[in-house]
Amino acid sequence: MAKARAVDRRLFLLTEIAARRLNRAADLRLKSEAGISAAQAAVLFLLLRRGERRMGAISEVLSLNPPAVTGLVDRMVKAGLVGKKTDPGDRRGAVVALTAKGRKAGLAADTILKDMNAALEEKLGEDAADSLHDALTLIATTDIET
Amino acid sequence: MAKARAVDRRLFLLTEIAARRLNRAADLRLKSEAGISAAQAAVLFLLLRRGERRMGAISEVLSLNPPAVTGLVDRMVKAGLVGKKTDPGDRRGAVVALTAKGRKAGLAADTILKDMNAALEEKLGEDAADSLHDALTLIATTDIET
DNA sequence: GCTTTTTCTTTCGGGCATGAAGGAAATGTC
DNA sequence: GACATTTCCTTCATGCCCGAAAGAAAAAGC
Repeated sequence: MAKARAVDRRLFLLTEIAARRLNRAADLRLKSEAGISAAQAAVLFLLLRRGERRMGAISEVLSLNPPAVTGLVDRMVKAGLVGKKTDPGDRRGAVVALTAKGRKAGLAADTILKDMNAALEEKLGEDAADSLHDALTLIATTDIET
Repeated sequence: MAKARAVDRRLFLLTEIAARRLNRAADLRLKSEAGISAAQAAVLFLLLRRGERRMGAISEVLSLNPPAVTGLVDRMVKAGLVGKKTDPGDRRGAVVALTAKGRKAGLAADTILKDMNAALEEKLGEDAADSLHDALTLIATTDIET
């Protein structure tokens, strides 16, 4: 049975705070051990898993607005993690692809985050981690409010 | 029984994406209907619930670094939502208190977020919302990693 | 062919957050 | 009382994200 609890607005605030803490911890380790930020790691994972992608695709998967992707990718290009070229098939589009350095950093980041994720899941417990995953997936993939 | 699932690092990324979407939706409604941002609403709620507070206390409760609180509160002072004065008992400290305008905006924001929270909980289901709340609370109140 | 509309990305201005470092007031120690 | 330490906040430089609007190329309509 569900636990008794007043209806309040804590879920919005709590998610914010939890994400901030998780991001801070991940960012710190990723920066010192892989030389990249957490935001950059997310892009690298996407490219590692699915190959080169257009700006719009990155925007959609990571739920980032287009200007955020422009800035993020620009910094990554400057850092030598990815390359960016106009799509020859549709010259409006820009295609982002991993460099050798980006691939290496992405793989290192993957190991780090797997480690942190395992620690987090252990702290939460398997059932709680699963339902957390499900709830967040739902929030991340459906419209919040009309 | 827990669902079969490979160990991956999705929890960190997912929390980030979900928080971004929630914050974006909340921010949009709060700005148009209450004239404040989501970050400002969090400060107002804290002050509404517990009365005037020092910068450090805001930093701790919201899991924000001190410089973030300085900037956030400064913008709120400029917007007339809060007042800031040095603590007479300890002149190192600065005490933040609601103005009439801040109280009004905070109450309006409370209604809005309660509404959005109810919609979110309905979408998740009561049990999932409860366990989400518990998991996030754990993350928000304990150390992530050594 | 030429104009209008749509699609994709960038520019712009600003809010929000971080780590590192600095300054002012309280406290501890002698 | 004087000095070192600690506590609390701010300043600085940077990164990340947002909404609004502009720019460029493709697609659609005529």
